[in-house]
Amino acid sequence: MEAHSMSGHVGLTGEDVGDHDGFRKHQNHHQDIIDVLQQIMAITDENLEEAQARKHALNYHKMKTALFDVLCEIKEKSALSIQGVQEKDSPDSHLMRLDNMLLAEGVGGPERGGASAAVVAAAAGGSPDDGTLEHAEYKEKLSQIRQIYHAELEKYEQACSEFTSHVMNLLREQSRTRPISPKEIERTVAIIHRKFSTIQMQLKQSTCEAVMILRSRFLDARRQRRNFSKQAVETLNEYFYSHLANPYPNEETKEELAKKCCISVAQVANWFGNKRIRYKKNVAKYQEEVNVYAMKTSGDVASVSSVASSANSPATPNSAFCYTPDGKF
DNA sequence: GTCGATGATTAACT
DNA sequence: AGTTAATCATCGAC
Repeated sequence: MEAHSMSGHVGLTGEDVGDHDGFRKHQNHHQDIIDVLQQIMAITDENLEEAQARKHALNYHKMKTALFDVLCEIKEKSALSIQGVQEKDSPDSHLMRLDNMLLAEGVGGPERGGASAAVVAAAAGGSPDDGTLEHAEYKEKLSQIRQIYHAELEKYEQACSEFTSHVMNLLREQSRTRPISPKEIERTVAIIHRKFSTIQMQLKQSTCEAVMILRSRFLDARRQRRNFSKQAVETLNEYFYSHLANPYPNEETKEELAKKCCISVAQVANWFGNKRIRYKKNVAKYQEEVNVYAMKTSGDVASVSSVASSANSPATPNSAFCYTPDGKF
């Protein structure tokens, strides 16, 4: 602050470089330099009060406001129009994508991540209650990431606002002695915010990556794979082998089987897809299964009554046990 | 640690 | 849209 008032003082006096002829010019320059040097030396002799007083006097000089306005106007007109520096669109949209993702993962928002994590888990797999152990671990790790993220974000925001207000105060202070329009302050603030937002973006990016890694480790459907319960497999196999001639359950049947097996319709479709192809690939290997389920559905009704009765519900008409182990679909 | 079984994913096809 | 076929990744028994 003091340094600035000093330079201002020197600049004012050093400005009266008249346009004389060439011979005198050299001498004048020389004289100027000596003057400036003397003034600089004089400054060290000045005490702070004197300097402040002079600054005060300058600030409240009756011509000051008028001159200042003119200076501002000149600057506004001559300044290289910085407003052409429109920030690029891509980082903004990129930031928005990251924000959306963090929000979706339950990291970005103010709420706890539990609910959305459950949604993610349900969408990925469908196994409703198993894997709670890993799920808990996942949630814990996610909340860890969340904590770190929010702590960092807060730190950045605080640093940003601190720095911004500092710069603004500085500029406001300086605007009393040099022409700085509020617009310029605004622009500077915008620049600061942009700089900080790139840091923020890096934070968000790395958080996203961490979440992705975590997700792939805990919630990826393939990793989370659990074998269906014995009963579920029984039900599915029963339908399959009792409809071996055409093992293609329609949507309704799939829904029913899904409900019975406590799995999703998609999982039923997966199961039938896998079963069909694997059966077809090696009929001999499944011959035993064919026999077992043929026995079950035709003979031993009592032992599998609950399963069989549900499999033979009205929506799945299996009046004919037309299993034809010829491998043709 | 290996290996077959198994559920999920994917591209290509109809 | 729904399937097939190949493939991936994990499970579970040994």
